Amino acid sequence: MIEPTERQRFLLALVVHEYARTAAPIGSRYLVEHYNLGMSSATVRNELAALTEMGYLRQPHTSAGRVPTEEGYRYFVGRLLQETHLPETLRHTIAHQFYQMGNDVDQWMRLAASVLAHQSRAASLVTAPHPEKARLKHIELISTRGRQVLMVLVIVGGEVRQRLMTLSEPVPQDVLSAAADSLTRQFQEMDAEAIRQARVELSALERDVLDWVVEDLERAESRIAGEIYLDGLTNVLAEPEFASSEEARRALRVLEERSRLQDLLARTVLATGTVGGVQVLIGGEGTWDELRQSSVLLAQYGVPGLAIGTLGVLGPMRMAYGRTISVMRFLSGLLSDLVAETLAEGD
Amino acid sequence: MIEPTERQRFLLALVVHEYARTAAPIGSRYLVEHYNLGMSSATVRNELAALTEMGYLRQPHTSAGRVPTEEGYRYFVGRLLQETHLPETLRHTIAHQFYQMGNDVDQWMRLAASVLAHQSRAASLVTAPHPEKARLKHIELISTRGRQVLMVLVIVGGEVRQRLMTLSEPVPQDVLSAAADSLTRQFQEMDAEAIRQARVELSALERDVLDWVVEDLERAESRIAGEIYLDGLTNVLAEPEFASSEEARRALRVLEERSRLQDLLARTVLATGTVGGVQVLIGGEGTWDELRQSSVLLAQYGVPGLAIGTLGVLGPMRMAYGRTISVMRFLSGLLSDLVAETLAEGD
DNA sequence: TGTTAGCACTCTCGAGGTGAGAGTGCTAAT
DNA sequence: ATTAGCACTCTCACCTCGAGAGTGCTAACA
Repeated sequence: MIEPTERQRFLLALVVHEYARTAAPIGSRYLVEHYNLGMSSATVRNELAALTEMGYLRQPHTSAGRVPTEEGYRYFVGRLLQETHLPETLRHTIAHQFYQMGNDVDQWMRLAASVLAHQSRAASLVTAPHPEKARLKHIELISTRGRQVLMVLVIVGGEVRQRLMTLSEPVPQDVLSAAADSLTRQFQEMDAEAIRQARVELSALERDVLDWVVEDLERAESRIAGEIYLDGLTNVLAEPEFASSEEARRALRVLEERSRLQDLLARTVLATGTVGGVQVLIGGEGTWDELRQSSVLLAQYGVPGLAIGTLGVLGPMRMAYGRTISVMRFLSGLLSDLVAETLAEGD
Repeated sequence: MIEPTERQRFLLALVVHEYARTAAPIGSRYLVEHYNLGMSSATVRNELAALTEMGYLRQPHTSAGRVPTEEGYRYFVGRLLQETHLPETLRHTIAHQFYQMGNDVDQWMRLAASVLAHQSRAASLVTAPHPEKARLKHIELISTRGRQVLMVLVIVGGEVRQRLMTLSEPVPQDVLSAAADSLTRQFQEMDAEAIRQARVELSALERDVLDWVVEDLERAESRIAGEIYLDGLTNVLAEPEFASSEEARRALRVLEERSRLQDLLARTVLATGTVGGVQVLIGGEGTWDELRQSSVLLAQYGVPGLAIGTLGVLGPMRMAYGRTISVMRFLSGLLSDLVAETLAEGD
């Protein structure tokens, strides 16, 4: 792909920016009238024609203004984008809200999704911090009624899993507690595999419980993300490109259907275009047909090796990349700090 | 409001049914041609005119067919609706899926939302079973790092709440366990109020923990519902009345915004129109402007006094009420059984 | 008295036509 | 290399208009 000249890059950025604002094709005259370009519309026309030739812009029809192509956006995001600086007051307000919230992960996630949706004016997604390797922290067994036992499993990193199991016969609470204690002591800090290999003398009850524990740990590991929080879905419905509702439907289905979401999240690691830790998928990148009109930004947060989560934004392809990326980086940092402080204090 | 004749009722039901199917105004000729009515279109015309006069039908414009009014729907739902019988095989399949899922409440909720969305072809909502009165079942304290302690609180009924707290100084795990045990023994089966009144000799640590426990129990009680599961949001985008996307936006916002949702759920008890335990809110009932074009069905499930949850469906006003209500009643029964079996076995 | 055939009337909806306006590419002059 | 000027193209909003659907009314009929 041919490299545009300095002036062409400038104009490309201008078109991207204006198109994001107005959602209408941008013409040469419009640019000259709204910016002090120091050149005439004819010159701009020539440059726009060149950019169109190169594949960065296109015309919806012969006599319309220009609109960025996917390639145009990629070039813009990869080379031209300059980070928007978030006002200090905004950073402050947001951080304050998080710290005011105490130590409730659930609330953090909800807040993060909300902030992200508002600031980007698009649909947002946040996954709860999730351990890469699930190591046992604590087992608790609580007799509920009859043969039913509630098993509470705490994983290193703070995730709590619960499960109701039915034993073959009733077991008194003190026996359950003793079993839980014993298992906790023996297998603390171990992951599923280690537990499975470390064969130790166990009672029938303990063996049963341990099977459940291993299964649960494995399940925790196999999940690609923790709980998923969505917000701002209706934001994308407000965008003109999704007015047809059919396009909106396709795009939002990606967020609603678990399997497709997993698919998308899996992509977080295999970067296509990365800007300061934020991955930018433009127009579905040829893989996701439902996202032909949309862009998805993904970023990770957390402490590698301990627990990581994902931030995501889904919006129209003409979204405000600069601002959104800034917000995502800021939030990612903030959440990483929170995770670090909460889970690793005293390490 | 004037009472329609038998024949008028029949025709009203027909119009409601056909309009739900086709989403297009229903004319007299159409009815005569598609049903063996034993009367001519002129007669039907007269009757439709009468129903229009009474306020049960309306014409979008002078020369269009008839469409049910809100009043028409209310009359239909309240007096004319006959329950659709769900095929035995379908009931079986659904029940089977639930029982196959083991004892995982999270999965049940997800499945319930999914089934409800699919069967009603609308947006569905399910809240997790939630105790009316939060009574303590079990406390567990787990030292994580340094002064951080994870408190796991089990509420009678099976709900588990977790919370991270920071102590003023590090406390070894065995002391924490002892405190948790002691507190569990002393306050088991008591609710927040009882605990607050039952002043007992406590250590400083125990007192701190107990404060958190009380607060958490109160928080659990004050919430009007457990965790909320949504599904099928994109279903409503497919309906022609929401093609404009603006209407869709308004309606879906009700589900997205927590406060409005609470508002709506609070209505579950104060029935407006009830059909076999399913409440039907048509066109926002004058209270929710965003739902002017929509209907919302709500039903409760669970074991009163132990734990209850809510099922909900949001769809276009012309939704298939018969089928949706049947599905909701079936699901409500199923979930109630599951809750009863799971939480109250041996009672 | 209730039902029905017939008919004039009204209204929507889509097809087809038209003109203003926007934006272009090209050419020739600077 | 830049720019003014201009012919050209295409969309879009706005018409008109006729087909079609559905109505309400009237008069005949059982």
